[in-house]
Amino acid sequence: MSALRTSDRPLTAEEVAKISGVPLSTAYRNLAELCDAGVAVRVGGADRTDRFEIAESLTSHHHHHLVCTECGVVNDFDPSPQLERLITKELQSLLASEGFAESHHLFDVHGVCGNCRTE
Amino acid sequence: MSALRTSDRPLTAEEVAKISGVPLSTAYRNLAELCDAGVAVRVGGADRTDRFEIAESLTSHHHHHLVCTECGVVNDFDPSPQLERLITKELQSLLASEGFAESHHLFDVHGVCGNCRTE
DNA sequence: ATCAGTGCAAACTTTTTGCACCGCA
DNA sequence: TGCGGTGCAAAAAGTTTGCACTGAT
Repeated sequence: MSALRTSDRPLTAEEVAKISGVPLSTAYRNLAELCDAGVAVRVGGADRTDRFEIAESLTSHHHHHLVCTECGVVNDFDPSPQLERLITKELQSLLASEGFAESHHLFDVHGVCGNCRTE
Repeated sequence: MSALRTSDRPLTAEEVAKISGVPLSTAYRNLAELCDAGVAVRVGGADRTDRFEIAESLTSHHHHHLVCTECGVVNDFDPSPQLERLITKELQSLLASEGFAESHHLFDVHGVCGNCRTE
């Protein structure tokens, strides 16, 4: 948890392992438990690597993701309240028409981050 | 491509292989080339399994995804024009403030599909 | 005869698991 | 002494790649 708290973006298990100084397996094991407990969430990115961050319910900070398709890094960004309201409204009609029970939504913007663009 | 066309949702490489009657490796190889060529896209889901669908530029049908966290199936849904307009607007300010070059956005709703709920 | 594309099997990457071990109540 | 949590190494799962082969030009 302290590793996740050091970052303002989702971290890979490898990053967490390195920061915490534990082997990868322990990092995965603990992250899996944190996810089960609902205090962390697994976020998918552009590559095949899972990333983890502290659950929004703990940070009380709803946000979405900027996913770089070059380097795979995932950054957070804040949606406007207006957008969020509309999304919520839209989802309600979806639930009704599709019989789908939403647990959460991910609004991920894929593209190339400033870093990779200048390289 | 014909396999992808038979479906109204993204398919796994395994599904494509089965439908096309080719081995998995050939399916992956051809899907990778289709993605490179920009006629198909790889969409990530809840599990660690890649799914593929025909690119929106070919279907001229912009849509988003309902991802079932139980069975992993990804279904398509259409956003309202109003939501899409607001998203577009929101992204413009993002590009400016973050130096991020958007290639596309994914609005994925995670939850449990009607099928899994009734099981 | 050449060459693109195929099938098979092996390699690779990411994530998970089995098992022995260590420290602490 | 019993137990949770750790580290290591091996197993799974998904994806990619090397290589020999086939079929069409």
